[in-house]
Amino acid sequence: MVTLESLLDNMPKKVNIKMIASELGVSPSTVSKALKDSHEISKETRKKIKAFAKFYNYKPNSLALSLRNQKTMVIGIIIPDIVHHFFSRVISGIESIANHKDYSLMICISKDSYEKEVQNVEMLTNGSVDGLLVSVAKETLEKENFEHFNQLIEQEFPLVFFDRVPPHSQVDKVIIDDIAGGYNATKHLIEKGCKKLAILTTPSHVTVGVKRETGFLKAIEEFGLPMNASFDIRIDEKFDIKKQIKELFSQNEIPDGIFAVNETYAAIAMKLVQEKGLHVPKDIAIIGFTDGLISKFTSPTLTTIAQHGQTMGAKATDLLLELIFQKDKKRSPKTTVISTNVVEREST
Amino acid sequence: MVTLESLLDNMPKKVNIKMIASELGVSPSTVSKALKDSHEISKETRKKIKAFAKFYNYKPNSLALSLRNQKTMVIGIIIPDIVHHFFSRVISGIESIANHKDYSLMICISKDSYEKEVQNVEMLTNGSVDGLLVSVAKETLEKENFEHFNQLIEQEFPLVFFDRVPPHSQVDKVIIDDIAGGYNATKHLIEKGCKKLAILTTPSHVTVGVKRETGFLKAIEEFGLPMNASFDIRIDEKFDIKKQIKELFSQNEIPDGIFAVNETYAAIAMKLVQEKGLHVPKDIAIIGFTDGLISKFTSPTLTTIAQHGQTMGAKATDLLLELIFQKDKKRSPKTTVISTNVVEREST
DNA sequence: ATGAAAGCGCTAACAC
DNA sequence: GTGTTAGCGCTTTCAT
Repeated sequence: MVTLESLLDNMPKKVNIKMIASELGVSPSTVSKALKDSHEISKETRKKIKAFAKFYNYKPNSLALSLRNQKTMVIGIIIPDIVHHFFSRVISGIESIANHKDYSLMICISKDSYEKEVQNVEMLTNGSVDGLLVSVAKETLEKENFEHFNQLIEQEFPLVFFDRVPPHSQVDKVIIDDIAGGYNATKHLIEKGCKKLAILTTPSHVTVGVKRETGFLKAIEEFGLPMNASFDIRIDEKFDIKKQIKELFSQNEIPDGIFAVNETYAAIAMKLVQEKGLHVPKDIAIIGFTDGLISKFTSPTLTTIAQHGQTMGAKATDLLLELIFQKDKKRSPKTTVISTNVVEREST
Repeated sequence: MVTLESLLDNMPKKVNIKMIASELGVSPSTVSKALKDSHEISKETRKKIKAFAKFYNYKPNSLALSLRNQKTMVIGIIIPDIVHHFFSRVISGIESIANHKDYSLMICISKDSYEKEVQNVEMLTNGSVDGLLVSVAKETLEKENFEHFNQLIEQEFPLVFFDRVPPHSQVDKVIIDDIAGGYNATKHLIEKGCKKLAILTTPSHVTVGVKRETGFLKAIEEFGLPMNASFDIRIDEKFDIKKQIKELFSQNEIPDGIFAVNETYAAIAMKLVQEKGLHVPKDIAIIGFTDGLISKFTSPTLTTIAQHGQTMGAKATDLLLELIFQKDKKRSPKTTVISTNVVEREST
């Protein structure tokens, strides 16, 4: 009689159902059924097969399963960048939900390049994933070319955008309430007594920057404050950020409150204010938009608008799984809005 | 005659070779060959098939390809955490190399849990990836149970560890020269005139903490400085970090130089020193071990040991691809060491 | 120049 | 209770 141990040497690195079957003198289907505890198979055979499988550390090949079931249990993610606290929080949120539902993550990085994004989309939608979560590349937003996504939507491929989304509404997406965030940030500064407000924002093709500015302007107007055009700095990250922010302080009049649409701009502005010998928040108050780490460690610590990246990732995944689950059912695109809140620290 | 356009409506969402074949009245193998420009197929047929495929946006199913070729072109990654600047830099390094060689990334997060890590390993090695990059979970390091990895190594599954690696040497790995880093950090403090050095480190099961401390002690000894046992703080992140660091200043004698084995500890220590009314670096100099963002934005900015996470990711991937490429060849485990360097800022 | 058949690993409907 | 067969989408050897 052949003992399990005596076989060890003959077995190759990775066993599959066929090998188990031939080794045990049964058919592959018997093995397959036995391994899923099918009552079609006798208790004895089941026991024997399972023991054997366990001993040889059999694990079903997921590729074969995916192909057969037309389901990969993988979610694809395309993000502009991963070395970015906000995005890593989003991924963490995605992972927590996905993992809970036995989904794995396939992550691609577009580096904000249109071409890479197109490649990523093609790669991921060739059968490797069941659905796609995307934060659109800056270059794509600039070009306004969303053809690669439209194709997916036509094919009814499960697709959810988050944070940086295409401007048209007919897609599923999860966004931050950037307008309200900008508004609240500005209101906070005004309530702290600021009268001459400046904004550090992004070029106009970056949707989130524009929206935050919209909220900013809304608050300015509502509270009847003047808007100084030279206090509106649009930073182009292709050039030196510090230099661009510096222009704010090279004028006759300087602001007494600064709203930065992200954490980095806020932190740099703070350094510059201090270098000028001015005090934060006494001379100039600063508030940033962020989900980062820096804010807690600047001196003074930075008041910010919390973005809740983790929540965004979780909600986007919930939505995507819904799409995957009811793939055939007709439904209309859904937008989930994540609200923000002011986290008051020392800079205001 | 059937025009391409007239077919559009009848074609389902996603076309495959079989559909193209039947639609064009040829065999699947002809289509397959034509699409790869095989000279076996006549120029005309090739042209026709390619045009058709392009029109219907045919893309080969990667699952089927992987199954057939026994090659997924995917690299699996298991990391303890993603919301961590160092790890996201490592991933970025991995991605840059992987992408260049047409590999995709499947990322799992162990959350420093042994059980999750085991699950991740099982999931990823069931055929979904060609190789694995792993930074080991804290809990696994504590338990010292590496059975799940040993199995892979026995099966000669391509596997490379990075940063947090198993203590035994018989594995491929990429590590930071933590001892030298700790030594250089300490030497830097000493050169700046510090005489009473303290260290903020991790519990003893975290390898990197231990190694950095080894370097620290080596420098202390070499320069003939005294080591005060109460200046050796081992922080357990299960409890309040701030409180633990505070103990350093609640004694009769306080240090004049602090070496923190990571950025967060350094930044918190700096805040505490300042809260005590002391000056950094005049009263107490501080140096941190890191690859983070915080250092640039503290006041004063923080002198650190740069870890080069990106480089680590890139080197690990190079090594892994080597393993994948020469899978059968016998070779002995290789260790790559990434050197660090002091980035001097204002805190020392 | 084209097609049939087998097989990558697995499962499920359908024999027996 | 067990086995045969077909098929998920693709490629490749071997006919024709």
